[in-house]
Order: sequence, then C-alpha cells, then structure tokens
Amino acid sequence: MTIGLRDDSADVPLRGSRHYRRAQQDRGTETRQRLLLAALDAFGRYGFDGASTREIARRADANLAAIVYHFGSKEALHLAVAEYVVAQMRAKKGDLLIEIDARLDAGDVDKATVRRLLQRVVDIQVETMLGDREVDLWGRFLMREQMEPSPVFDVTFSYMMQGHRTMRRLVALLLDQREDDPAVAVRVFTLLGQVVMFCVAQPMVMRSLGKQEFGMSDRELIRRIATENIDRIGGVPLVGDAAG
Amino acid sequence: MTIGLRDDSADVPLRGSRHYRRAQQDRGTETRQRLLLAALDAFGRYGFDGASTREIARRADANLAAIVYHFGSKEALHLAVAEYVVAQMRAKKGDLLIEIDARLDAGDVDKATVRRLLQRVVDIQVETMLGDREVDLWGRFLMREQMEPSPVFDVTFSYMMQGHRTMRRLVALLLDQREDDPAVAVRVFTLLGQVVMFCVAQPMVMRSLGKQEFGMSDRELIRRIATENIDRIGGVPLVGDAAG
DNA sequence: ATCGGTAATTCAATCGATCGATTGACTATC
DNA sequence: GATAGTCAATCGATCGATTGAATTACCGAT
Repeated sequence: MTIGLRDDSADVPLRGSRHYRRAQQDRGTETRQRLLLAALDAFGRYGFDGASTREIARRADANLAAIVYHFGSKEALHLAVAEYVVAQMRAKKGDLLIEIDARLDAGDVDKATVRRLLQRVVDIQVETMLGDREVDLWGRFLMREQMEPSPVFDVTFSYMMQGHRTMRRLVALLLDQREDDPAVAVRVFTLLGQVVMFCVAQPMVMRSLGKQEFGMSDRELIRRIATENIDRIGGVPLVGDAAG
Repeated sequence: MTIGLRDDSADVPLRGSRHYRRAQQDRGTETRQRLLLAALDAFGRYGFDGASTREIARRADANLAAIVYHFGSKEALHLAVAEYVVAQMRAKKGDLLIEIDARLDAGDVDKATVRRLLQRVVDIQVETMLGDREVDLWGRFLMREQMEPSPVFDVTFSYMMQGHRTMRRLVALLLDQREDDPAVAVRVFTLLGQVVMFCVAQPMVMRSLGKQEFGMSDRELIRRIATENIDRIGGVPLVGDAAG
C-alpha cells in the first residue's frame, strides 16, 4: 500500500464469517454507511482539515467514537470515502470505458463512431458529476483531491487518469494526431472542463440560472451543449474563416 | 458591510496619516506583503481552516503575532487576500471588460467583432489564471471560494459575476439569443470551464503533459485551443451532419 | 422458546496536541 | 522619548483520539 494507514480489516468484525447472519436491524453497517456519506459531504465541502470528526458524527447521528470504531481513524475514513467514490464511479461508467477501450484495441472504428463514443463519455460524465442523489458529492470530492492533494490522492488520481487516457485515444483518432501529443491532452481537458465547471463553480452557476439546485432540464441543457461542442472539433470543417 | 467581520481599520496603524513617512526600510509594509502572499498561497491550497496562521507566518518569515498586528485576525487576513486578488484581477483585465461593455452599449459591433472580443476575454482569462508569477494563486483562490464559500465569498463572487455578465452579452449576440437565456449562461460556463480546468486539476494536467509547471508554450497551446473553440460556436455553420 | 455468555456496538468523559489569539517585553527608527 | 514593529511565552478553545462502562444483538445450550 502506498500510504501509511493501518489496515483496519482486522479491527472490523468479520462480516464474512459463516456464522454471521444479517441482523434484523444491522446497526453497525448502517451507521458505517451514514458516517461514510456524511464524511463524503464534509470532506468534499470543507476539505480534510476543515471537516471535523465531531461534525461528521453529528450529521450521521452517530457518536464521535464510532468513526474510530468503524474506520480506525479520520485518515482511514478519508481513504474509505475515496475508495467509495472511485468504486461508485466505476460502477456507473466503468463498463463504458472498458467497452470503448476494447473497440479501440480491435480497431474497428470510423470517425463518426469515435465522435459518438466521445459524446457518450461526456454524456455519462454529466450524469456522474451533476446528477441527482449524491453524485454531485462524488464530483466535488474528486475535484477537491485535485486542488488539495492528500495522502489518498493516488486512489482518485489513478482512476481519473484511466478515463483521461481513453478520452485521449478517442480525440487522437478524431484529430489524426498522436495519442501522446500535448495538443490532444489539452483538448481532452477542455472537453472535461466544460462539465467540471458546473461541479466546481456551483454557486455562480446556480445564481446565473436562478435556481437552488440542478434539475433534469438543466442537466439536459448542459449535456446538449457539451456534446454539441464535440461535433465542432476535428473532422468537421468550418464554413467561412475565423475572424481576427 | 455584508459580512460579519469586525472593522480593523482602527487596529491597524494609520498609513494614510499625513504624518506617515516611509521608513528607510519600511519593514512593516514588506512584512504585511509577505504575509499576504503566504496567506494567498495557503488559503488557496488548504482552505481557510486547513491553513494555519503559524504556517503562514513561518512561510512569510514573520512572527505569529504579526498577522494580528497587520491585519487584525485570521478572518481579516482572509478578507484582505480576497480583496487583493480581486484588485489584482481587475488591474489585469478590468479595462478590457469596461471597453467591451462600452462598445456593446454603443451597439457598434458585428458578429466578427463579437467573436474577436470573446476570444480576447478567454485569452486574458488564460493569462490571469494560468500565467506565471503568482496569477495561478489568484485562480486557485477564486475557485476555492466557489467550492467552499466563506464569509468573504461576496467579494470574489460579485467580481466574477461581472465578467460573467459581459461574456453572456457577447455570447447572446453571437447566437442571436436573449441575454438571460439559460442556454447562453451555460455556454459561457463551458467556455470558462475550458480554462478553469487547467487551474483546478493541475496535478492531472501536469502529469498528462509530463511537466512540473506551466510554460509559455503550454499557455500558448491552451489559449489556441480555447479560442479556437470560440470560432466553432455560433454563427459559423458546420459542414456535414453531426454523427449519432 | 428462552436463557446466559459473548461479541458487536454505542456512549459520555477525558486525554494530549494544536489552533487562533493575547500579552508584555524587546528592538529599531525618527 | 515616542512610535512602529517584532518576538517568545502563554491563554482558552477545539481538534482527533482514547478509555471504560453501558447497551444491544447474536448463538449455543437447555
């Protein structure tokens, strides 16, 4: 393991034991889950130092000591949140990336297909960063790790780089450029930035749209404009010259 | 005043006094400036709670008590940093926005001009968020205020909204849409997001480009691709249909 | 079915460390 | 001598973590 956190697998009760049967009200797992979600919100919003364990416990309707009991320490809780976010993201968009990589490896893709795949990636990016329920918390947590790298940085970083690499392959094909061309990497970031912006600058976005939170129609609008911009890069020439 | 910070103008020595004369080596002002820059870095990097006054003082080669002496409190220092950032940004790109607003008010702009003005805005956005020296610190501080609104949020927010409004006017003209159309606001954010991404996700960007920090050529590349995308939105129709 | 031992879980009280802030003495400058 | 500025020492508050007891859930023995 890359970071110096103690392994808490021995401290935590053996759920895999053959004698274990789910209790009628399995308090432990539920408390652990409530703590995890409260921590996801707090760490994403206030950062590792800014989020206090007391506040997290209070929001989760749990006792302060429950954090140490269920996770081992504040740092271990932070790591658990990171792994949770990555796991959830993988569950939502992992299959698409794998499918795309497989098709790219096979090589049976023309530019129209590449463009369509790229749009699906951006599409699902919107769904996993700006969607309802808790997915906006995932996005904020991931972006905070970028702005303020912590000991669990590697967990989120390696996951994001995986998606980045797939997008780079698509863009490279679309622009007839090498996969490792800096211009390709930059263009991938501009594509991602279009979506990430709505996750990072939520207060300004909400004010501009005159809303309190994203609705279905807002996501639809963002998705439409973001994917539309993909049509406009590479392969499709422009009519008329650029001004200036 | 909109936020609940005590007025420290009485605590701080009266620099405006007509009896004040600059000392030969004006230690006070220099220390204050070092503290301001150290705080700008720390607040942007670790957030308000995450940044400790002791660390800020240490980085500024100053004593802990110097923060209270020169600013009044940690919160007041935070406010001073926010006002400093806004002032610096205004100095760098305020004139352009004023000029654009004036020309828009006058109404003597065709679409080619609008597109060129929009490119200049994005252009200077790159320069004031990804430039050398300390400007990347400005960008990170501003974006952190968005992710983690603090009592000084209004200071940065009102400034950013001003620029946002100007861009909305330009995009509205370019797309023949109403200024208050949500689609216009969303498109402005996608344009900004292209640039902001490089400020927010620096670790991933640096890794992808295989560098430690931005160079002139990197900024040039980002600027080229970001402004190129402006040519590709609105007014300039596409050849061929969009796939999918 | 139910009782009792054991493990799982929760809880209030408390620890040492660190935080922002304060104090009063100290130095330098005019 | 008066002011501006710096500094080490220290304060109360809050932090993450620990403790030990109380409570709850589980399971084999009866």
